[in-house]
Amino acid sequence: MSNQQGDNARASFEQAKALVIDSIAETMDLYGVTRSAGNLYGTMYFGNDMTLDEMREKLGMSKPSMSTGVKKLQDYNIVKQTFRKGTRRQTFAAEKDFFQFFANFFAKKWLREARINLDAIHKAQQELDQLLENESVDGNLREEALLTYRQMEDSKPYYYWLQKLVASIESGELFDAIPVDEIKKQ
Amino acid sequence: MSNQQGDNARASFEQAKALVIDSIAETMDLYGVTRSAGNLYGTMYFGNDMTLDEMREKLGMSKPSMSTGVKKLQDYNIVKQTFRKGTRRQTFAAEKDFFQFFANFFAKKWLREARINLDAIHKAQQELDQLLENESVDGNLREEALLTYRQMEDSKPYYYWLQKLVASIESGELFDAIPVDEIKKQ
DNA sequence: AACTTTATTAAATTTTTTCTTAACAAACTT
DNA sequence: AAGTTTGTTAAGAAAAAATTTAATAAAGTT
Repeated sequence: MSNQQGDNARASFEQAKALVIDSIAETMDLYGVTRSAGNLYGTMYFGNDMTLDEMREKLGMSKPSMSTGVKKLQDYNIVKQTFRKGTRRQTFAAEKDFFQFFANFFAKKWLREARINLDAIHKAQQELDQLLENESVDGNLREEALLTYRQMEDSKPYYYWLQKLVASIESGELFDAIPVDEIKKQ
Repeated sequence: MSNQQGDNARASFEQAKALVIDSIAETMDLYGVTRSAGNLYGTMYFGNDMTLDEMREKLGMSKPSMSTGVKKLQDYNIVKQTFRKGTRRQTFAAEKDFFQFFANFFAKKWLREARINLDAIHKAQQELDQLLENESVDGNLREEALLTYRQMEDSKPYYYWLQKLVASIESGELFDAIPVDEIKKQ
């Protein structure tokens, strides 16, 4: 095989991967992951564990960018540091099982959502409580405050449900209820 | 009740709501919704249907901002246009049922994720097919291409599962499997 | 202990995004 | 039909975020 042909074949291979890497980055963008972090994840998805310099090389970006990018991905729980013996460079590997990706990524976000909002509701309801206990508060405002208090109260089950959902992901229960299958539904 | 006291009470009420509006905006931010769109949603969540001018007034922002903001929220399927008779102004209302919010918001994203990535995989696999059919391609590259082809193939079940998950949300099956309850688990 | 290698932090720059004002278009009123 | 009201698009300004280069720190090697 001539070099020319070999280069074409290699380029074609890289292009095929690039298509999917792009689409991964595009869809991660839907969930608030920046394009460049998504791109990094996609690149790591199709590779083995990588050092920061290998990432820099692949993506043509600076090393600090790779450092912060990989940190973000670690923060999403979808990249882990690995240990490659014989080098003192840090190496990192992407979570390649998308089900695990889903579990790690959304579990973290949903738990955070639940915690933050339940906290805020707790504080807001304390404030509203004070208001409602105060006899001299105008009847109209009382009524509004009561309705708002109830609206907050009624939203709590949603956050508890998010917590249950996360638990069911972690226990595997969700995957029993909605089993993975290979039958194309598209 | 004196005006001073009344004003304090009103301010306290508004502050209680603001706490929760902020936390809603903060958590929507986790999923790639900008703070200002999240803030708008939160504001609408605690109000009735609103016109663009009412939003502008509440948030202290320009009308074009409200127009684009509300459009984004409509795009996420979490705000709908409503009809208030007696005015020719458009009115909009937020989805107040967070379970419906969850269903609308994530279903749309997950379906989009599945479609985009399955499309890209389809195209990439065609490219890899050509490469693998070409007898003159170097053995090493063939091997790599084959592994990558399989990696893509193996990721498909995940996207089909996302589609199933969406279907189970829409059918209510998910909520049978992971029932809503009021027991605090935090 | 001085020198290398590697990763992170800081500062500055560039790019992207958001927001506002101004212009426009469309629909309704008189 | 002219004038209003309302919503959207366009252009410019402001703000925010991402990226790079340079500096620093930390760890390992000779």
